[in-house]
Amino acid sequence: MLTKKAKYAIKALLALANAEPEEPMRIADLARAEQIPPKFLELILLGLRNQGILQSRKGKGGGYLLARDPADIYLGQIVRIFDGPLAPVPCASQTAYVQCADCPDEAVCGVHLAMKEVRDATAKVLDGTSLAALRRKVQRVKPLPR
Amino acid sequence: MLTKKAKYAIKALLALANAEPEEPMRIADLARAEQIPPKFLELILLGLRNQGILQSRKGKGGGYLLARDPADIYLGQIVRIFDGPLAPVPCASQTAYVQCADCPDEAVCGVHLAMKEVRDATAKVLDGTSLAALRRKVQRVKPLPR
DNA sequence: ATTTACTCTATCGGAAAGATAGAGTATATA
DNA sequence: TATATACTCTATCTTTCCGATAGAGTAAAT
Repeated sequence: MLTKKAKYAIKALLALANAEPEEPMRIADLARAEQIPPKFLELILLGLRNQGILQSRKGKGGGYLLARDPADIYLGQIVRIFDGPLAPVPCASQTAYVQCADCPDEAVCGVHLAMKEVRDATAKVLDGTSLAALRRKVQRVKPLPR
Repeated sequence: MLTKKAKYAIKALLALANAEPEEPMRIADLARAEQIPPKFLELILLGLRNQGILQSRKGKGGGYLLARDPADIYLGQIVRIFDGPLAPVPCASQTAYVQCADCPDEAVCGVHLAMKEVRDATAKVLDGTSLAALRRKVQRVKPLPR
């Protein structure tokens, strides 16, 4: 299950990717636009900032903005920040591998074999989808009104 | 994350698929063989029985055995029994779809679009892998000693 | 009758999720 | 420089779920 944190993070980032670059958005505005509890969003944006995905400006005219190009921000990174590794079991994780305490040989473990495939399939999607790519997909369905 | 229940279930079913068909295995033996807390395994096997995946026999000589051919038992079904839908978000689930309260139009929701891809990729693996197929994969790595 | 082994419900501790509160700090600008 | 603005950070709270255990009950074999 994707946590609300990760879900909200993606929605917020997508909104920022759609907004004017260089124009900071305030937490309150973003929260209203995306239907996210403001204080909760605050926490999420802070996390993204501390991971170098967002920049922030304090004081009047301040707010949050993307720290880099939307084409260089991948969903895999976002999800990992809030929900941890993509793999269903630690022994199948590429980025946070942990051996199973009980497993004598994972080459022969059915769970390991199957879950490695799941993690690879998931990673292929999430590490292959940038914010820019996702935005394009949305816009393909709903062209901007004019 | 795969819960321990689902993980233990897969391990237990794999053990049963490797055992003599028609020969029931006792909870205690299965628990010892697969390193699973016996009372916890009891709960899991009961669940599998109530879902029609296992058969049970009471009394002396009793135990659990597969209710159908390992080629007709898919990992997707097992995981869903214990962990619920495969989709990371309810609105992306095929088997347990629930609309998001806040989402006015999921065709235009980036989270929905991306997570549908994840769910499809996951389902392709898990609903495409039977117990029999998984057993073959394991045996391909570790041929039976003789 | 007795042993064996599954059946079922209740319960418990701990961890994590989702969310809120409030004091603190930096910045712009009047 | 005073003040309003808006992010920063830590603490806390409630609820839910996970992992596990306990124990009384039931069915089958011998």
